Amino acid sequence: MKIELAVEALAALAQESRLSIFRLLIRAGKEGVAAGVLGEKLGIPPATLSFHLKTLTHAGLVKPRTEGRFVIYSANYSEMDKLIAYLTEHCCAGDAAQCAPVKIC
Amino acid sequence: MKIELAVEALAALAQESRLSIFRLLIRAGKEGVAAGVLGEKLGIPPATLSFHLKTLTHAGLVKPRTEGRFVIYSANYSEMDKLIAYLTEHCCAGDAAQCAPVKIC
DNA sequence: TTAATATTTCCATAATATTGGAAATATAGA
DNA sequence: TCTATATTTCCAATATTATGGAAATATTAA
Repeated sequence: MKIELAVEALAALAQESRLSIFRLLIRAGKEGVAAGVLGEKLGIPPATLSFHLKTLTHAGLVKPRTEGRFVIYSANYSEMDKLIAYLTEHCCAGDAAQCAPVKIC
Repeated sequence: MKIELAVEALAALAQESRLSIFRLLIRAGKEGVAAGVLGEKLGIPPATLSFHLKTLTHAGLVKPRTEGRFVIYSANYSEMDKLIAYLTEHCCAGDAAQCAPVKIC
């Protein structure tokens, strides 16, 4: 992963509405949630929601798919795994005694 | 972890210089690296470096300790583990088949 | 005490991000 | 086709963040 991509993903998550959206989608699983449902659950007006969803999508953290009038968003789990791996790369210079593995889910 | 703290940590990491500093400290291990060495290795001027280190410290991602004239910074591994746990909390609504654990280091 | 080194604070400039109303676009169903 | 519903784009106001030179602070060593 290139640093520019990591910074973009972290910036996408570094905002309360977007972090809430992302965590909701992480919980929701691969079936995803429609944009309107996200807006209603989180109390975000349409224009603002659309802006935030575009930011998350561009960063590769969520993926939209169209179903009729609805746009359904789901979390991109593999992209998040890559981001976490990037953050912890070469952790403790390979001294395993210093750092224990973390179970993701 | 409260969402405000997670947003602060993510915002601290969402900047190229700060992400480079953090990853360098993650690699360096618990002994840490002096501020000046960080600035020299990454080509960041003193005032800018100090600003970024303050941001990372306030977010709880790094910890400074003073040794004579030097201020030595080290990564706060446990805070990063908490952040990762927060991001992936209740991942896939508990359906373990959907998401595999990731080894951190 | 004086000089050298390490880091931080101050400050102004410049760049970037957030917000949401209103209008535009797109699909579904009557 | 006409109407209702879902989402996005446009836009301008507002807020936040990044940058680094110069000065201030702090410690060490001579």
